[in-house]
Amino acid sequence: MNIGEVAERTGLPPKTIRYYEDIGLVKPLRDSNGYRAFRESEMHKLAFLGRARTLGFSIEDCRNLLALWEDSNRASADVRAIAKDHLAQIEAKIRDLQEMRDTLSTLVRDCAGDDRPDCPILKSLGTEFGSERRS
Amino acid sequence: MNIGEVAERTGLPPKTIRYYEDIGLVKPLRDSNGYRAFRESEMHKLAFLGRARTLGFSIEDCRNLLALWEDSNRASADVRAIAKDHLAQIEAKIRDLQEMRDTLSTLVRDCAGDDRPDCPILKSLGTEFGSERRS
DNA sequence: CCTTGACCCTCCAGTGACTGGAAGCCCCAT
DNA sequence: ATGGGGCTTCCAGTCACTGGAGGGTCAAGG
Repeated sequence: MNIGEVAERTGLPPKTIRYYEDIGLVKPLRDSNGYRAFRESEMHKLAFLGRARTLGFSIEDCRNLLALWEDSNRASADVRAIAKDHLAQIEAKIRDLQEMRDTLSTLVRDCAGDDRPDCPILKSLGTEFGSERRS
Repeated sequence: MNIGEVAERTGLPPKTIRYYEDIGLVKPLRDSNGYRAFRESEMHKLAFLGRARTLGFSIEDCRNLLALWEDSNRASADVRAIAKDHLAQIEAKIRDLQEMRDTLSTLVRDCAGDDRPDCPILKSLGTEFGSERRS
């Protein structure tokens, strides 16, 4: 299977697949003409990686998850630990963004948005934020 | 004012302040010894930038907001447009993360997390996701 | 006067995960 | 043989810093 077909079947761009080879996530064989020759198993690995990435796992997490996936003697606790950790990070990020959203949406709501210069958004950015700052 | 004091008063690391000078966001004077000499106004600009960044505005957004802040003839509509745009991006990001969180938390909930290899998380990553995929 | 330590300077490289582009083979159909 | 698409490698750029090397400057204490 050439890279183009793998790209189509996994939904990953060829560039990304080459990059994943560069960093050692997959090791496709080569045809005599130098083209990468992917086996089915490699295709499945790449699809696995694509799905793990859409769940926001880092490449290093993906590497570890892939190793566990391939290890029939794994303990599900190891997988779960990675996922739980990542989940906590996602939740933290969501909270951060929600804070930004709340502040911003208030400011946007209060801004007239006309041709006058008076603007609560700039006013707020130009002075201390009203409440406490997180350390 | 030396960079250290500015750093302390704005909460921005010295490295970041130097970087902001590099990319032309501030233009401090120099003492005869080569040290940056910040005026109050520069300090305020940097504080403004720090606050805009904590709201997640990109550097380019910050550059534009700063220009509007300095322009007493601005139209608040211009500020509002930038903020609204950014708000929409934040909201999109939140939705993405919430989707990840929902999928992940289900998987984590369903995974025993013991020493056996059976694991719904890996099972899910190894096969198509259950429902539709967004284009 | 000398040393010590805290500051400050510049420049270079690395982060994460790609992405774009140039320059150049390879293969197949016309 | 020519044209177009697919494949290859390598280099550079993205974003917003951050770390570190290697060195100058300043104020205080001995």
